[in-house]
Amino acid sequence: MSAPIRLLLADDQALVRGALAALLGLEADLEVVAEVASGDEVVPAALAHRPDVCLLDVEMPGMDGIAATAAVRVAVPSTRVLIVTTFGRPGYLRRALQAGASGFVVKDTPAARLADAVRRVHQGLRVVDPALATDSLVAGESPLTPRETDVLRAARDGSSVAAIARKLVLSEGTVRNHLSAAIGKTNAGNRAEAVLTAEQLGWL
Amino acid sequence: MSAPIRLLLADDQALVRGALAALLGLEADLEVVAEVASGDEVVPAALAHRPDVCLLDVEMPGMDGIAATAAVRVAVPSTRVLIVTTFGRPGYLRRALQAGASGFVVKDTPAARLADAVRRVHQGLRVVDPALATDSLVAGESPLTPRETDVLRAARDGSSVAAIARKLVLSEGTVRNHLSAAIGKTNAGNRAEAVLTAEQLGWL
DNA sequence: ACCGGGCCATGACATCTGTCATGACCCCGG
DNA sequence: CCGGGGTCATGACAGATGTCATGGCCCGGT
Repeated sequence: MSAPIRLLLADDQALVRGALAALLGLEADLEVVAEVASGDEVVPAALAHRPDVCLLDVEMPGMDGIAATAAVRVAVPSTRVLIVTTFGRPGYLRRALQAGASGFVVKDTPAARLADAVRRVHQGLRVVDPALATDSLVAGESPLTPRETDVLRAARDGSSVAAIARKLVLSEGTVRNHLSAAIGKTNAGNRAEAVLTAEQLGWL
Repeated sequence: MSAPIRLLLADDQALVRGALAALLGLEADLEVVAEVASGDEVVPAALAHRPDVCLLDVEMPGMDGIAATAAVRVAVPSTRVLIVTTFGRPGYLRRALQAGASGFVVKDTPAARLADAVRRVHQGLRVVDPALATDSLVAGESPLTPRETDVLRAARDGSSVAAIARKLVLSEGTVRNHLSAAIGKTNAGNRAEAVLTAEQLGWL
């Protein structure tokens, strides 16, 4: 048999990270050579250990999994990336693939299939949940302009118009306009709904 | 050596569930005898397999981990419960302990410590993250009345006052009153903030 | 029997929000 | 060079939201 596939694991939850390492470590042809807890550590670790495949979570402190994917692709082009995430947000899939990920697996897929996904990615194949792929097509790319995205993002914590205006250094009227546009584009009835659906679609 | 500690695993994410099983399966004195994906399956599985310890996630479809804890305690009193969850919401801890849980572990604790936690719980000891315990004391119990909780919960999806009133069969004025009270008790400035902080404190 | 507290409702009020029309500025592509 | 689109701003308006005072109902504790 050839040399084992070398893996890098990135997930902010230590327990999940360790558990995934245990799961993958059971496979004879897989070897976890590095574990990190944040997106910022991914590139240094990849440079140091030269893994064949990186398993990255999307939600992480610091640089998120999408950004980390792009960073790894330029720093260590030989390494392939498999996104392993909790949320099957349509936007995540598209952005992950655009960033250069080879695969996208949701955390509620059967554990037995993960090792296969890793092997396929290592062989240069794409691994994508088919149901998610269709969702992604339906949802389409984010129609929000950069500024609208900023404003909506700033509205996530329940800030008032005035607070958002201060944070982004805008007039209150402008904030209201951007919000109104975002509400329209998300088919929402108000700010809170717009935030919810935009988040669900992975537009934020 | 005595017989291994028999475990039941409940987590809605198959990958995490399988990974935890792999992690715990590495320990010679631990044995995973059942895995379920929802809170509703916990009691039947516990009755069927009579595990020594149940590891339950809080966020699950159907019955949540807290309710499942209480249900297991009455159905199979000899079984002890260890809550393993993503979110260290202060309210979760208190409610879990009140429901009869013996331990409470957050998913970003080191993987190596999980097996120890299981063993301690099995011995009848309590396992609680000390930092979380103090948070729990600081946050205190939810000051929200049952009805205020209902209304705030109904407001989570960004519903308007009118929609909430319809859903709970109340007048709009009453809904506004309850919301106003909840906003006051959470020191929030508006509905969205109130929802956020109440969620963070585990009051919903 | 009385009081307090949760619950429901009403009406009134000030404020916040969402919408729309309009106009300015900048930049890019035809 | 002109047009379109994104950005920022203003002003005005209707409707939603948050607050407050008030009153009735029911229940449990004193």
